[in-house]
Amino acid sequence: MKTRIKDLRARLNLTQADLASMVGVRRETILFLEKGKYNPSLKLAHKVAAALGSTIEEVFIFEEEDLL
Amino acid sequence: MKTRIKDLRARLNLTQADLASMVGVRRETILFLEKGKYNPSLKLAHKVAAALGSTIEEVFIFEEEDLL
DNA sequence: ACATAATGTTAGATATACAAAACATTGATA
DNA sequence: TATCAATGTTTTGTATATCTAACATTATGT
Repeated sequence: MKTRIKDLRARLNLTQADLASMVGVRRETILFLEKGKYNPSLKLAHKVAAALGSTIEEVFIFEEEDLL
Repeated sequence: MKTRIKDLRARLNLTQADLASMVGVRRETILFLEKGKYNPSLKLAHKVAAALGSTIEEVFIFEEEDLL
């Protein structure tokens, strides 16, 4: 699962820690999401997208394998 | 978290078991999702939406509290 | 009314998202 | 180059999504 979190975050001049506190998670959680290291819960995905002024479908990039 | 799974599923004449096998989860998982009993992973949400010919934002209904 | 399909419920096991904390590395800036 | 902010890594612990399986209830059709 790839994401556009890093790009969108940079565009808004937010650090990982900034975004983490906006969303109510630890900084490492944002880091792991950015690196595609795990598959977030739907609510967390929604909160991240909202904090970035965007939608889930815009922030998270689904690949073919995500359907298997 | 509310969803439109039940409606969309009925519109496509799919049983819970049908949808579950399309998505690769147990029937109970679909049941619990329909009833809002848990917060799915993003990939599962995506698979369910795709199986229903829809998008995550159309299938899952986010409420204010989902941002807290 | 009976059979069967569909839906709903419950309980225990497993995998993993996420927390927490500590430390390492990179990058910017004075 | 020394300092500090930002990012990255690792480990351990906890909460919960999901699985498995068995059974209960509610439709639906004959």
